[in-house]
Amino acid sequence: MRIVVADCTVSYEGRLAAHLPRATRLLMVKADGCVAVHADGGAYKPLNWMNAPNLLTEEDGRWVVTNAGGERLTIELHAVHFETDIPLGDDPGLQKDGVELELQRLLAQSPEALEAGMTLIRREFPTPVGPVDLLCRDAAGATVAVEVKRRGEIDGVEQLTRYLEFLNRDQRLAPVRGLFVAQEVRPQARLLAADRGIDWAEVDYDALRGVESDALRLF
Amino acid sequence: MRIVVADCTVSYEGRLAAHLPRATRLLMVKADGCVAVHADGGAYKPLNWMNAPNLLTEEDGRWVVTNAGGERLTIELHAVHFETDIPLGDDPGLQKDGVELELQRLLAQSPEALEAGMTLIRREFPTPVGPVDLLCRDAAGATVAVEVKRRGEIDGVEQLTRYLEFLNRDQRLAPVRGLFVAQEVRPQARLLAADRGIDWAEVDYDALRGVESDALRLF
DNA sequence: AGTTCCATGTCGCGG
DNA sequence: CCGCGACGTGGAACT
Repeated sequence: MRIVVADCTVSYEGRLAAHLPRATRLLMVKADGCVAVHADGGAYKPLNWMNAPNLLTEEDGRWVVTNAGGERLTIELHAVHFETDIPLGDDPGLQKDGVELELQRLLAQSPEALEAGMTLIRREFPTPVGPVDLLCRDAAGATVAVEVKRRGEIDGVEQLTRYLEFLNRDQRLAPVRGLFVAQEVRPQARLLAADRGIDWAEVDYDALRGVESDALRLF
Repeated sequence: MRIVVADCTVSYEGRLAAHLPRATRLLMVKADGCVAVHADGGAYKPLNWMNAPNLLTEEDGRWVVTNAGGERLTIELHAVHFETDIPLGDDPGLQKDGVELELQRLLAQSPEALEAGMTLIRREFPTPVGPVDLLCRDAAGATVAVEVKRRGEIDGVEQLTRYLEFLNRDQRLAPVRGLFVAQEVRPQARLLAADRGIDWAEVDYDALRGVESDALRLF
């Protein structure tokens, strides 16, 4: 990775036109060729950038980066304060635990966190319009289709509605209740759920993790 | 801006949990306190980060960055290959041109660029489902709802459809035509628009700017 | 503070 | 390659 700190003016023309007046900035050129121009603030997003694959030409203190899409980033270097080039080598990559999946996993382990007496029938229960996140049975013995989201919005309620429509055609399951679960259920989603006769619940991720570790401690 | 190149392992816990095995990476700490961990590839987005405002504590080669939301980024430094700290000063900021708002502004000034005889009634005309970008009157005296996008895709047509549904309930406005405008209208969006009886048009940003500067020159 | 919508969104998956 | 959806979306504008 090449790192340069320099007084520069920058212009970008492509999907839009943008211009940066002269100032001191950090220029970062990664091994894959992508270029980023950073100021000393403003979160992690650079002021300007050009992703790989691209072509960087360098001449008389002027960098010109172009790509196949006809975009062009021009960096005029007026004074270089610092420069280095260090190879970092390949990165083993990021391990992520997606929140929705993680929530689903935690709720599958602790369905009683949703309602007292709730038990799991199956995770990812298949329907013709896609798998239901969790199919459960409630304390009264009724089937419950649970849709899990990190943020509960209208489209999630729509999704659950479609599942319920199909599940309720199955005589062995019907009647099936709907339960919409998220860390946060948005007002419009609550409204729509109520209108469709679907229950909703907010769950606390950390509390669930606590429940899980408590459960683990028991065994 | 502080720049460190080091062998490190990184973990993040907050909105999700993520872990980075040991490797050589660039650590960037900006003047506003935000921290980013970069690999030597993969566009401008860091592998992990923590935006300002946050609290960075440093001790025995371990950085811990926490914020008010309870998120935590932990960086274990095993070997530091390089380190520097350079003040960059304030940045005058980015000038942008050619985004949706700019297009909307230009079209509001020159609605005849859309159709001969078109005049503007109002920009950001309110409806219960959000504001219509431009409400116009065409040469025949009919009301026209105009949705402006930089790139015209299906969701833009859906948006305009919702507006039209509401506008056409207003007896003072109905019947209202729809006009979907973008620098580029994608094939599927054209198809859907045609299916809904919505007209579409592509506009040239540079030409519009020309129209504007011509208009300015007249006065 | 809460909400909505734009973005040079980026990124990853499936057709 | 294109379309679709999620994102630790981030960011700005407006209520």
